[in-house]
Formats: sequence, C-alpha cells, structure tokens
Amino acid sequence: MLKLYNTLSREKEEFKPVGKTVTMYSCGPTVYSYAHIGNLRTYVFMDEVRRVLRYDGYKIKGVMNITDVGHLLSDGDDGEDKMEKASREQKKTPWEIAEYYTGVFMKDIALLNIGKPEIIAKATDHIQDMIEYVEKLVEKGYGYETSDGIYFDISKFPEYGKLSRLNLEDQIAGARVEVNGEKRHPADFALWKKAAPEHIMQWKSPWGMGFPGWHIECSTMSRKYLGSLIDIHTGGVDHIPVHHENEIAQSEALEGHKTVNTWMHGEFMLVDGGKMSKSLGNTYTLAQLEEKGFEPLSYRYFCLNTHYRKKLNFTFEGLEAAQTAYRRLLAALYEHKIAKDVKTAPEKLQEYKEAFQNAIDDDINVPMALGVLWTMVKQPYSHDIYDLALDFDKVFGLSLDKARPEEKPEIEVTDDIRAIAEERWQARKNKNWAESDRLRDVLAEKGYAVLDSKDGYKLEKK
RNA sequence: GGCACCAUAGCCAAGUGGUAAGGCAGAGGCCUGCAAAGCCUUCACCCCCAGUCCGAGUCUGGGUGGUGCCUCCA
Repeated sequence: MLKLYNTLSREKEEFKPVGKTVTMYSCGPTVYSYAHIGNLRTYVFMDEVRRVLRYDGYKIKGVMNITDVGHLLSDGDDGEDKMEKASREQKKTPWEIAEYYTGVFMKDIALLNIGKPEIIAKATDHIQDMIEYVEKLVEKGYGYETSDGIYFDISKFPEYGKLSRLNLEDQIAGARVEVNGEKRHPADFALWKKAAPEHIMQWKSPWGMGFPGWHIECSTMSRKYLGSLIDIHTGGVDHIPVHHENEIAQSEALEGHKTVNTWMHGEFMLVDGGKMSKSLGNTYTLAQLEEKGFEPLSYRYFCLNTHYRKKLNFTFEGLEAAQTAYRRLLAALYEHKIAKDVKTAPEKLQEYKEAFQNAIDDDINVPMALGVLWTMVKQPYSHDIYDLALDFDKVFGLSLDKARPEEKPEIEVTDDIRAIAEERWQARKNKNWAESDRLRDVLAEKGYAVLDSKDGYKLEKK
C-alpha cells in the first residue's frame, strides 16, 4: 500500500487515485537561466514519485509547465519580468532566451534519467486559456482591476494560507512588504498585469495589452489537461507559502471545491551547510559538475541517498563519496550479471523484493531502498540478483543495466612518458625492483599513476 | 519578531517502542616483488534534562544547537 506525505495535512496518507490514470502536475522551471543542481534535485524528486507510481502499476498523466513569461522579480508583483530582464542582458528576444534555456533544461533532465512528463506545457502557448480563466474569476467576484492589473482578492477566500499554515496578519506585520497602494490587501496577487509599451511580451486582453501573472499559468494548465481534481501536485518547498497558496486560491475559487488531493514538496539543497541560491552565487550546474569529473548519474545517486523531504547538504566530498559508491555498485552488478550459473534462493529474493517494496511505498523512501539494493549486491554473485536489481532500477533510474567492469580507458600520453613507462616495465620484468620503483616515482611526479597487472601495466592520470 | 522543519559514528544517511540499514573515509587481513585496484573483516548505545512505559534513537514536556520560510528562488 502506497503512502504519500501530504503537505496539506502534514501526514502520510494512503494513496487513492481519483480515476484509473493518476493525474499529476509538477511545477517546472522558469527558463531565464541555467538550472542549477538544487533545481534539478526537485525534478529528480518528481521523477522518483512518477517511477514509484509506475512500479506500483499505475498509469500516469503528468503535466509540467515551462514558465516563459510572467515570473516577476518581486513577488509583490512589482519589478521586471525575469524573461525580459534576461532578454535585455543577453540581447536576445525573450523567445530566444526561453528556447535556449528550455533546451538546456531538457538535456539536463535527460542526462539525469528524469523521465519527461507526458505533457510539457509552455505558458506562452496558453495565454488565451489564462485570459478566460481570469475572466471567470472576475465574474465570480474574486478579481478586481487596478491601474496596473487584475488582482485576486484574498479576502474572498477565507481559507487562504491553509497549505503553509501561516498567519497572514502576523507575517505581514513582521515583514517588509512593499505595499501597492491600489491593492486591497497586501497579499492580493496579480492575475493579469497591464504591460508598459516597452514590455516585449504582451497580449491583447479585455483589460488592454498585458501579460499573465505567474501563478495563473499553473492553475490554468492543470485544469486544462488534468481536470478539476487532480491526484498529485509537486514542487519545491519554497512554493508552499506563496505560489501554491495562490494556486489553491485561484483554483478553488473557480471550481468551488478542492482541486488537488496530495501536495508533495521536495526539500531544498544546501551548500556547505547554508542556503544555495543564484543571488548568493554558490550554485553549480550539471555541466560544471561534469567539468569537475562527476557523471550526471553520480549526482542522481547523491540525491537518491537522501529522502526527498530532508534537506540535502551539497559538498564535493559528499558527491565524491556518491560517485565512488555508484561506480562500485555498477562494478559489483557486472559480476552478478556474468554469474550465469549461480542461483539465489527464491525466498531470499522475495525478501529483498518485499523490503524494497515496503521502502518505496513508505513515502518514497528511496535511501532505504538503496540500502536493500546494497545488501543484496553484497550476496554471492548470481544472475538472479542482477535481474532483480534491474527490476529495482525501474525506480532508481541509475542505468544499472549499463553495469560494466570497472575499466578506465587507456589514456593518451606523450612519447617521453610512454618511454619511461616502457623502461620501468622492462626493469620490472627483470626484477630490478629498485629501478622500477624509481621510475614509478618519476612518473608520479609527472602526474601519472601506473598500475601493474599480470600481463601489462596501465597509466592513469593522478 | 512570527512560523516551520531538523539534531543518529570522521563524513553522508535509513530507522513500524523491544537491545542501531546502507554508502564514503579509516583500521586489520588476503592478493601484489612493493604498491594501486579488488576481496574479506572491523568501526556508534542515537544533542542535553525530566517524564510515560516492562522496555525509547523512536512517544510527551522543557532546554540547547542548526537550517529554512515570512523578500526572487526548486
């Protein structure tokens, strides 16, 4: 029985889908810049949820948005549109910016074995839907017009704040909020913004030229593709207080009832014990990790080792440990793969399978499931174990079928390095250990390690 | 200031109230001319105090410490 933690109730709940196909909406990226590894953790989390659902036999219809308009620098609905800012700075049109970073994002998630949701929805492809959505909210009395846009009137939605459980009045009293004079309540948020003439992305609407508010896209596209009540909505924990509260307000105002059964949120990643953010400049991209010699799937393994609801402290030491573990895992699995004749007792296999199933069904406890995998891998080599590991990999997504002998490719060296290595090999063959060891030190000084085996040697970069 | 979450070995990290998974690092051993790699073995009583219970890392209360949110952020 699958149990999932619901942010709304703050409890693990038995998962009961509304219909035959699980409907799931995931907040996607705002494509104004490269995704950093903290962003990517959230999509690994989304992917794990999807994989567990599928492992448990569910069909999924998932939607992920690509925000390419309307995400402003300030949440008080002031400031510049992030897309427009990037556009100005990089001297490209917002559409070019969006296309470029969307492409990079798609490549990143592919490298991390993150399966693409069934529907990828771009905000700018749904402007008309959003306008209609806003019109309905206005008709129902939830929206009002000011000189710079249409705002949602949260006083009409008494349950506002139920997801984050924050007391609005207390929050506002203690925070520095730029009060927009025309807003009836400081927490009222924009459904539609009227555009200044220089704003590049703008569309015709009943309220003149403008562009949608950031929050409306998710409510609109979720409703359009998945209907008025969906099973699961995922996102990062940072979205709980504002973005998701606003979504709830919009959606429930329109439908008159609950629209999401289970809210799931992935915790943040920290860097060296503190917060990671673009503004602090301590973020890394997947490409930067690769430059430092880390494979994308080592990063995925790193993420999988911590439960999605716990903060994950990123350090290179930790990533190094993950990469070592991941490589050894693959090497050990290769041994199981080629051990065709050895069998493992069916009861034993059943035990592992059950332990694995219990782990993933307990709110996607992947770290525990990894523990089961390791325990299993440490058993005597057997092809049965290899097969079961591949079954588990439907959830891990670690490309365990690519298990191969631990073999680093022969590196290219210059002729003089090669000459020293050859000379050392000859000395070694003549059992001239002193000379052999001396030449090994010479190579070490030049940055090469030499590894002997029965019938040859291999050079490695140190 | 308000709210929330967290606190397990050198590091990372699981843990339905019954005497602490797993990984990395370390140590010892096997292998090796010596190493490296690999393999085997080994390594914690769970922040503090009080309480509930036959029994608590696991529940309750208090304390201390950390992180996050309330302001763009996955």
